[in-house]
Amino acid sequence: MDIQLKRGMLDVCVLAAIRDEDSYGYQIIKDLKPYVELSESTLYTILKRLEAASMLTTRTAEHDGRLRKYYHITDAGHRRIEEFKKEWKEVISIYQFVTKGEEEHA
Amino acid sequence: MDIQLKRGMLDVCVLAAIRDEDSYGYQIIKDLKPYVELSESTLYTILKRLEAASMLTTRTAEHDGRLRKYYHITDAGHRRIEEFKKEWKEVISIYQFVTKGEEEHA
DNA sequence: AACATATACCTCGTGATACGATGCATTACG
DNA sequence: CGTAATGCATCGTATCACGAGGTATATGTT
Repeated sequence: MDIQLKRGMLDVCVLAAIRDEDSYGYQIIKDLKPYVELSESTLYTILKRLEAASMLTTRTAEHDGRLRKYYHITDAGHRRIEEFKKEWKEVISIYQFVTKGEEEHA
Repeated sequence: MDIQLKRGMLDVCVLAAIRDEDSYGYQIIKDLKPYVELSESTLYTILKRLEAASMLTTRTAEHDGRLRKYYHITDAGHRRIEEFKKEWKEVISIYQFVTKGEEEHA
């Protein structure tokens, strides 16, 4: 998938991945894989960005001797998802503009 | 609208704007305004990029004493639009992942 | 015991790119 | 005669996805 097209959706995808229950880096990547593939470097960049924006909080816990950093969505994070849904209407209108009348060339 | 969300759609929007008939910078901005607002600097960057990618060709013509640079879509440009439509299915699947089950928090 | 693979975290540098700021020239309007 | 609208273009900046690289532990596998 085109990198550019993913932009603007990735942040929200990560928030959606921790929406129902707290999760950690490795798990988030696995959960998102069926929808979007993203590398670890990309994910950790996004997580840090979202934390700086107060859309999630972090907590470190031990699991099988290894440390895991769990991410928890905040109210602001939920609001971000809602905002995304509102903006989606504009996205759809753009999509319709692009696709209308293109059948003749297909 | 979120800048990031526009990315990946802008190129295709510009191609769609010249799909039915050749157009020029100023006109393209006006035609796209109802769907996406983009500045002149952004548009000319995109047009140059699309020309470099052979998705459009240019032609300069005089109109009322002023020079206009007309842009004409190529076959590769049409194919780009078709590609975009295919990728859209993935976008929809991402959208559904993000929105499913969010009702409880709305 | 030695080695690979999976789990789990993180940083740095690079390239792509949207956009504001800025500049230039002509026409139209008040 | 000034101001907006038309029409083109460049440069610098900030944002951001990602590959490359680094660290460490647990679990197979030979």
